[in-house]
Amino acid sequence: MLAVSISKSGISVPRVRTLKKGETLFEEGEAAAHVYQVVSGSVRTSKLLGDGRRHIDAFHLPGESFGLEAGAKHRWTAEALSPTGVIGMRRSDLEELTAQDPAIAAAVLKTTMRSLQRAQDHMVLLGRRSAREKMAAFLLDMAERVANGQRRFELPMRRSDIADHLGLTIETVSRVLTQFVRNGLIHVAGGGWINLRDVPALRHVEG
Amino acid sequence: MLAVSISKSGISVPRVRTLKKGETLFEEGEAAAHVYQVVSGSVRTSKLLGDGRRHIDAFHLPGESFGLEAGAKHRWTAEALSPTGVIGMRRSDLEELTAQDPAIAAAVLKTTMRSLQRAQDHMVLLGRRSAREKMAAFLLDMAERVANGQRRFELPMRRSDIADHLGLTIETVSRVLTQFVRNGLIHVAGGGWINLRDVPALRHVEG
DNA sequence: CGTATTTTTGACTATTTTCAAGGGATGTGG
DNA sequence: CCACATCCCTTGAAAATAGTCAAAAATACG
Repeated sequence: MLAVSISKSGISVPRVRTLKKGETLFEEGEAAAHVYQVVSGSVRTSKLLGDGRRHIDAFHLPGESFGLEAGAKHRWTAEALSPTGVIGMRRSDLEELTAQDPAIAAAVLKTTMRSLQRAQDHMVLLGRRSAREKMAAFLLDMAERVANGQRRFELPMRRSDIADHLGLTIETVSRVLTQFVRNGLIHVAGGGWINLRDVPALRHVEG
Repeated sequence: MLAVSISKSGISVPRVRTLKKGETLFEEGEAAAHVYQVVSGSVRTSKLLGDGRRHIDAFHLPGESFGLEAGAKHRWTAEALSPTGVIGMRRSDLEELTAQDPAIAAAVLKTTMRSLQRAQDHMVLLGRRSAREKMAAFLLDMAERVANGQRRFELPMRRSDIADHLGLTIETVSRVLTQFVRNGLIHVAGGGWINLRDVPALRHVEG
């Protein structure tokens, strides 16, 4: 979606930026001057609450975009989970493009509606699901997104990220994973590698 | 936003529809042929989980719109909380309008981005807030939206709706309200009337 | 006015968090 | 390449928060 802009005149070419693991792309409260799309690696968008609690809005994987805001400022902090490449486009350029080309406007709207759908699904998860259900849903979703439905894949985030995304503590995340391993639903190896051994059972747990 | 369409030719005039309390406007899974805006009253959009648990995505108050979907089907059931008037516009008409007029496209995008913002805020609430914090945030938000920040207002929904929106049980909702009353933060009268007696304290509870 | 529905309250239970400690992995400098 | 330090993950026990079940009280409705 962002890549279209290259062909347009008078609009700067989107810049590629590489980020090291843990590097911050932008912070909550900063002027939201750019919109980004992940090329490789992964990004988390998060928010720190007053008392130190953290919430992770979403993990962004290759092909997914983030950073588009209704207001002037970023409402989230964006950090790379692993070595990551993103392309950034000036927000003003995007606005110009959407004003000129209805097809681009439609594409931006569709992307935003998909984010909304994702957020809505996640609300159901956070509001009405148990720890086991949350973890099963998370693992299945990740398999889909990081590995195109392959059962073996590498999680780019650590336990604390998963916890802050699912509204749990790292201890609960760890305990549920251990339980899944014991029940033969998954296999956990070093380096964040996960193997979903029993997808139907995970789907059943997911509810 | 929807009202703009009346001036356009070849596009049907949006229809007004009145709903009785409890009446269903559309159900999850139905073809999403129309988009709606609340004129008066209030609407809830909800989803029933397999095992009977319910999640309420949002409450829609006058001026707010709902029912716009990325896919072909409604992902939520929409029901009137009170006697309600909505205007409905054919989705195909809206799509035609946005294709023709970049200003309308921008308005639709902005509305969708606001919904996304709302959903994101609600995710933080569901994921990282205690029952007391959830209730305080809910009451303050409602005061803002149903009564423009007035401290005395009528809640159009019942306890079970609040519970299913905040990821709590009706008993917990009731208990927290009772506690707020006892601590002098609010006053509860019949007919869903609420009086926020100590807004700063509620803000403090909200966190 | 009587009935049905909704809300409140109480006692008990379950799930998840908190606090605490130990074990593993990862990375860096010598 | 090893030793050390750091960070991360796991596990256990105790505590807290919210949920469940049950019944009474209040409210709404015909």
